[in-house]
Amino acid sequence: MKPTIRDVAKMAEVSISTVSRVMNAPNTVVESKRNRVIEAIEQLQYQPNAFARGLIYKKSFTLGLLIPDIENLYFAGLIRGMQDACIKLGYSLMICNTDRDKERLLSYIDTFHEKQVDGIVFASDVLYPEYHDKLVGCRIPFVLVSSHSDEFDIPSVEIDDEIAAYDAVRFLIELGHKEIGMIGFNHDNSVSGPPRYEGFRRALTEYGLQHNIEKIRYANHRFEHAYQAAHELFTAYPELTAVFCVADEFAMGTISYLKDRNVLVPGQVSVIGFDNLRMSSMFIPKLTTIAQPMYELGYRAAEKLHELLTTGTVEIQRENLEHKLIVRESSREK
Amino acid sequence: MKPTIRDVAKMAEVSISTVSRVMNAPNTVVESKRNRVIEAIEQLQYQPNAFARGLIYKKSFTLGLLIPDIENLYFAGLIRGMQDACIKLGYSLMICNTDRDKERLLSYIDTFHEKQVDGIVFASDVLYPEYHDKLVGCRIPFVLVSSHSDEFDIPSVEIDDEIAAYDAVRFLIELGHKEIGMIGFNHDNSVSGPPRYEGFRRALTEYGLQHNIEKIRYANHRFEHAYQAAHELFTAYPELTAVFCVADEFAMGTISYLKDRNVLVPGQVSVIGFDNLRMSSMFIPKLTTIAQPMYELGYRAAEKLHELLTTGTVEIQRENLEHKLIVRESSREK
DNA sequence: AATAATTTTGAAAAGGTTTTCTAAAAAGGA
DNA sequence: TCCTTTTTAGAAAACCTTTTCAAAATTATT
Repeated sequence: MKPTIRDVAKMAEVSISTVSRVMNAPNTVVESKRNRVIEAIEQLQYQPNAFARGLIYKKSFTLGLLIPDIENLYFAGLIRGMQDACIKLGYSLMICNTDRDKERLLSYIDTFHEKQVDGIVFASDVLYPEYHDKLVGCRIPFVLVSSHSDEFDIPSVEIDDEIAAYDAVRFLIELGHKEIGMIGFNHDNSVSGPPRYEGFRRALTEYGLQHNIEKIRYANHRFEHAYQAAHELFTAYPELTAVFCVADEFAMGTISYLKDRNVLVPGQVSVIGFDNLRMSSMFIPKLTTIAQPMYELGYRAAEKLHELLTTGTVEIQRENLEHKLIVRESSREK
Repeated sequence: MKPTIRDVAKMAEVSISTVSRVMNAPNTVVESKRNRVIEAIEQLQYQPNAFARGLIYKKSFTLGLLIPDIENLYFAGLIRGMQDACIKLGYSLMICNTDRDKERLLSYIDTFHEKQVDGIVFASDVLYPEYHDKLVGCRIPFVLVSSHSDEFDIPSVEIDDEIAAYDAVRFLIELGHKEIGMIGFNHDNSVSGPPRYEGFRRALTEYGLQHNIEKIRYANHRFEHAYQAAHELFTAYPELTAVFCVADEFAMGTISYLKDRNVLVPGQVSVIGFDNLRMSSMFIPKLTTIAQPMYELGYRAAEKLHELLTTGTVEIQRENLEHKLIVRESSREK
C-alpha cells in the first residue's frame, strides 16, 4: 500500500499534524523534527493523497480542456501553451477530444464535473446553449479559446478573425489578383466561419471587387472536403487566380486539387491558408498563410481561467491576440 | 456550493445511505423512495464527489499517458485510440506531453502519483532506469506503447520495427533500386532506431546490396533535421536512387530537400516513409510508407493496462500489432 | 394472529489530509 | 527564580462518500 501521512509520522516519531505542517508551513516546526520528517518523506517516497486534499480544499488543481479534433495540429500548439501555463500556475491538465460529437462533449462535461476540475477551457467550438446550460448547471467556471459567444457573456481569447481574413484577402488583392475565391467553414457549426467570410467580403468591397463575393465553397474541416470544395469552386469559376482558404489544411487540399489538374501554384493560382500550422512550412509549396499564435492562445486561456477562478471575474472579457501574415511560396503577383 | 449527498438526502427525505444505495445498488431500495431520490439528484444536478469516492475505493479511475511530442501527429492517433478504450473501460485520461524533457517527464510522474492515477501508459520513449525506478518507487503500474524494454520486464504494445523496416527496404529493392540510403533515428535515445536500422541492414544483406549499409544519416525527429540529414546523405552519396526514411516527417524533409535541388521524386529518387500519418496522403507527392496502426496501438495499450490493473498481470507481455506497406506516389520502379 | 424470515433503512465508522483549538515547552522579562 | 509571552506540538473535527452492522418494517409461514 502507498504510505500515508500516518506512516511518515510514525517513522519520524511525530504527530501527523507536524508532518502536515512540514509540508505546508515548514517554518512553524523546529528544525530537528522538520529534518526527521523530510527524511521520512523521502525514505517512503511519500506523496500526499490528492483525494484527501481535494476533499478539504474543495479544489482539484486540475483544469479541463475540451478540443474538437486532436488530429488537427492547431490544437497541439494550444495544448502546449496551456500545459506550460498550467505548470506555471500549479495545475494539472485533463484533455478531452470530442471528435466534434455532441454527446461525447456532454459526457466529458459530466466527467469533469465528477472529477471536480476547477475550470474548463472550451476550445474552438460553438458554445451551444446546451453546453452553456450544462456548464453553468454544474457550476464549473469556463473560458472560451479560439471562440467566443455573442449569446452568452463568457470570457474568451482568440484572434480577430474578421481582420485576419481581411488581411489575407487584401494581400491577394495587392498582389494584383482580381478573381478571388474562397474555401470557407460552414456558418452554422463554426465560430470563425462568419467573421472570416465577413473579412473576405469587406476586402473585396473596399477594393471594388464585389463580383467575387459569391465565389465560395464550404468545407468541413478536413483535407478531403477541401479538395472536393476546390473542385466545385474551380468548376464553377475557372477564371479564379487566387483562393483564400480559411485553414491551412484547406489550402493543402486546394493545392492538391490544382496539382492534379496540372494547375501551377503559385504560377497560375495563388493560395493563402490560415493558422500557420507546423505543416504549412513543410508542404510543397510552402504555404503563405495567416499565422495564429496557438501557443499564446492556449497559454492566455489558462491564465484567464486561473484569473476567473481566483478573483471571480476577468479583467478583459473578450481578448484578442495578434495574427500575422506569413508570406511563403504559395502566392505570387498576378 | 456544489450539492452533496446530504442535500440530496434532505430533499428526498431519506438518509444519505439510501441515496448512496440508489446510486450503487438501486434495487435494494424500495421504488417510491428510489424515485424521490432520483428526482432530487436530477433537480440538484448532483454528481458524487470523486475525492470522497477515491478515498474509499483507493482508485481514481484515471489513467495517465506520457507522450514525448504532441506536435507529432503520430500521437494524435494513439490518443484517440486510448481515449476510446478509456471510455469503454470507464476511465478518464490524463495526457502529459513531455517535449522529450527528462525533468518534465519525472515531474509529470510526480503529478500522476499525487493525483493517484491508477496506471500509466508510457509512449514511444526509451524507458531509462531513472524512469523505471521512479515508477516502481511510486508503485504505479504501467505499460509501454510503441516502445519496449530489454532491460526491464514491462508489458508493451508496438509493431515489429525490424520486420517493418525490412519490408520497406525490400520494397525499394524489388522496385529495382540498387543504391539505397537511409535517414534514421539516433540509436542512443530512441527505441525504434536500432531495430529499424537492423531491418535495413538485413534486407540489404539478403539481396546482396551490402555496399549500402553505411549510407545512413541520422535526424532528430523533426523535418528540419531530416532536411539537413538528407543534404548530408546526398552530398556523401549522390548515386542514391532511393531513401528509406524512418518517419513520414523525415520523408517530407528529404523530399523537400530534393525538390530544392531539382531532383524529381519519384522520377529520379524514390522515398519511403514510416508511420502513415494523416499528412502522408496530403503531401505532394503522396507518401509511400509503412503504416502503423496508431489507433489500435493506443487502444490496446489502454486495454493492456486495464488488464494489468485488474488481474495483476498481463497475458502477453510483449505484444506486436501488424504494420502494412502503403504504396502511393513517392516511389517508382528504377 | 403470532412468529419467523426477509427486505429495507439508518447510524456510524473509515478513508487521508488540513486546520482549529488547546496544551506543553521554550524563551523572555522582572 | 518566578511569571508572562511566544513558539511548537498534538488531539480532534471536518471534508464526502461507501459500507457494515444492527434495527425497523414488511412479508411469509404456521
